[in-house]
Order: sequence, then structure tokens, then C-alpha cells
Amino acid sequence: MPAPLMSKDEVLDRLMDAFRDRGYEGASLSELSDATGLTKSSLYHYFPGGKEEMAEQVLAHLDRQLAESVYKPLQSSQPPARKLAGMIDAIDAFYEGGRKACLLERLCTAAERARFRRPLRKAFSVWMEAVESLCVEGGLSRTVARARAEDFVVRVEGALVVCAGTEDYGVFARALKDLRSSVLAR
Amino acid sequence: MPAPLMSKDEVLDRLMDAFRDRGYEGASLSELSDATGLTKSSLYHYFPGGKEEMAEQVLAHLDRQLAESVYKPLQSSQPPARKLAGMIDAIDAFYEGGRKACLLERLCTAAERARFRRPLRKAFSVWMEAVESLCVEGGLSRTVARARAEDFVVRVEGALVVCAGTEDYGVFARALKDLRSSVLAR
DNA sequence: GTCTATAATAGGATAGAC
DNA sequence: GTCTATCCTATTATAGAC
Repeated sequence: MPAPLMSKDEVLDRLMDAFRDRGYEGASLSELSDATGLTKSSLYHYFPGGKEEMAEQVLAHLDRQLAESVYKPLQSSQPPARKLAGMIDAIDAFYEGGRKACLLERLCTAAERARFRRPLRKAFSVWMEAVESLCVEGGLSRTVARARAEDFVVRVEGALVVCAGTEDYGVFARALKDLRSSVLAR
Repeated sequence: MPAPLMSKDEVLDRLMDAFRDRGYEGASLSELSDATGLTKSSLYHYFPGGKEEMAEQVLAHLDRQLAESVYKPLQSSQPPARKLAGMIDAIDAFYEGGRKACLLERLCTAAERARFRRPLRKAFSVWMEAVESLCVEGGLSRTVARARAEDFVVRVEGALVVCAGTEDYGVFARALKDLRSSVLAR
């Protein structure tokens, strides 16, 4: 039996890229095949449940990626302001300055919500809780921290949508710049 | 020849609803047929260019709807604070408290951007310019007004995404409540 | 683990009757 | 203006060789 041509993580990276660019319905198996360099049959070997299982595993892969690049730095012993800056840098990199869509956003049409409800809710709540904890650590009350966290996620997602619609990527830069100074403000 | 079973506007309303729920790729002709009660052939009578033309006309229909329900009240002689409240009420109604997605958001994947670039950019810029004008009228500088307008659209779009992903519609209510008091603040 | 080949279905689109 | 019937292609998915 031939050795795998690439790691599972590499396959998931490429599938995630395709889903972010084209959405769940828009990404056909042919395109996913092109994106990964694997034939459709090989994809079914990795993902017996077809496209739905691909999206599920890509969502789990996203969780792991964000845990590593975005949330893990929040566990360090740096001051909250430094952690916030690091998290925003990681977000900027992950979304390529607003040029890459959010996978969560592309998987939450009314139709897809039924399939991916749990991982979607989980991903959003993990994100908000991370920001909320950071705000509490920065000295804000639990109530204010919660509101700031929700607003943080709302503005990142909204900026991505406006970037996608207008192709003005300054929107994302301005949103992140504002968040840098406002999230922990008293 | 049979009389039309419903007005063109009614057809466009239903198509818009389907595209908002399912996205461009996700809305098949069969579903669009079900949504309108017209056969595929009848849809092609209205829209010879097929699904792409349906989406284009739905985008133009959206422009007209927003002009009537959201932007027109801004032309009245009421004080800016009243106009802002009216606009936010109209937005709340149009998005059904966060339960309905934004058509613009559902039509701007990397793949669809090429097809709908112009109407998308136009719709976003008209929206931002309307809010910007309101802010200037409320006494803010042009620079601040522009930033507030961008942030307004970002937060509405972001709140819709987070609502769709979490099914917590309080997010939309809280975002609009905050915007009511912050958009025109000095 | 990867491939070629193919089945079965759903997709967009058209022709022509009424 | 609406319909039934149909076409062609793309799509998801599977079988089986290597």
C-alpha cells in the first residue's frame, strides 16, 4: 500500500481553505479533490461520510488550530495587554488581513446550521470565553467582560463580511486597530 | 395567456428569502421553484439568465427595499437621534431580530464575488454613506462620521453572523441597543 | 492509500404545448 | 405566463484493481 502523500493535517488545511473560499455548498468534491491533490476516492478513504464528514473534521481541525495559535498565548504569564496584542496579531494572520473568510461564517446558513449546530456553537463560545477571561484578568467586571467579548467576536466577524463584500481590506485593519485599544479599556 | 399568479415583487421577495436562508450555491432551482410556487420554466420566463440573473435582480430588489424602509426615513425633518432610532428599528425588522441572514453576506464568497462585485460594493457603500451623513448631521466631523458608519455596518453584519452561528438572538438585540446610544455620541 | 471506472442522482437549462 | 417533458452536465458516491 502506497505511503500517504501528505499528512491528515495538511489535507485538512487544504479542505479548510476550500470551504472558506467557496462555502459548504459551493465546494464540490471535484474542487476539494483539486484543492487536496487527492482523487475523490481517496477523499472517501479519509472521510467515509463524504463532504459532511469533511466539514465536521475541518471544524475540529479549526478548533485545534485556534487553540494553538490564538488561545494558547493567552495562557502565558504576560500582562493582559500583551496577550491581547498577541491574540489580535494571530487573528490578523489567520484571516490574512481580512482576505480569508471565517469558516464558521461560511458554514452557518439556515440549511447548514442543522448539520453543524454543535461545533458552531462550541467554536463561538470557546472564542468568547477566551476573550472574556482575558478581560476579567485585565480587571474588568464579569458583566463588562462578557459584553466586551461578545462585541469582539461580532466586530471581527462583521469586518470579515464587509471586507468580502467591498474588497476594502482596510476595514479589517481598522477594526482590529480599534479593538487593540478598546477591549481592555476602563 | 394566463394572468400572472403573483407580482414580480412578490416573486423577488420569495427568492430573496430563499437566497438568505440557503446562500447562492445552496439554493437550487428546485428550491427556488418551491419557494415561489413557479415551475423552473416559469422562473426562466422571468429570469432568462437563470439563477445568476435571479440573484442580480434580487440584489436590485434589496436596494429598493432598503431605500424605502431604511434610508427614506433618514430624509425626513426629524432630529438625527430620532432618525437613528427609526433606522435601527427598520434594520431590526428587516433582519427579524437576527433570525434572517443578510443577503449581501450570503452572496460574497470568494467565488461569488466575481459575479456580484458591483452590486455588493454599491449596497455596502450606500449603507455606509447613509449612516455617515446622519452622523455629520448629528454634529460629528466627517472623519469620525465615516469611522462610525463603517463600524455600524460591521457590527450589524457581525451580529447577524454570530446569531446564525450560536442561535443566540440576544446578540443582535444587544448590538443594536448599543448602537442606538453610541453612534451619535460625542 | 491511491487510483480508474462507473453508477445513481440532482443540478441548470431548454423546447414547445396551451 | 405557465405548464410538462426532456436534455445535458456536474455532482455525490461506490466498486474494485494495484
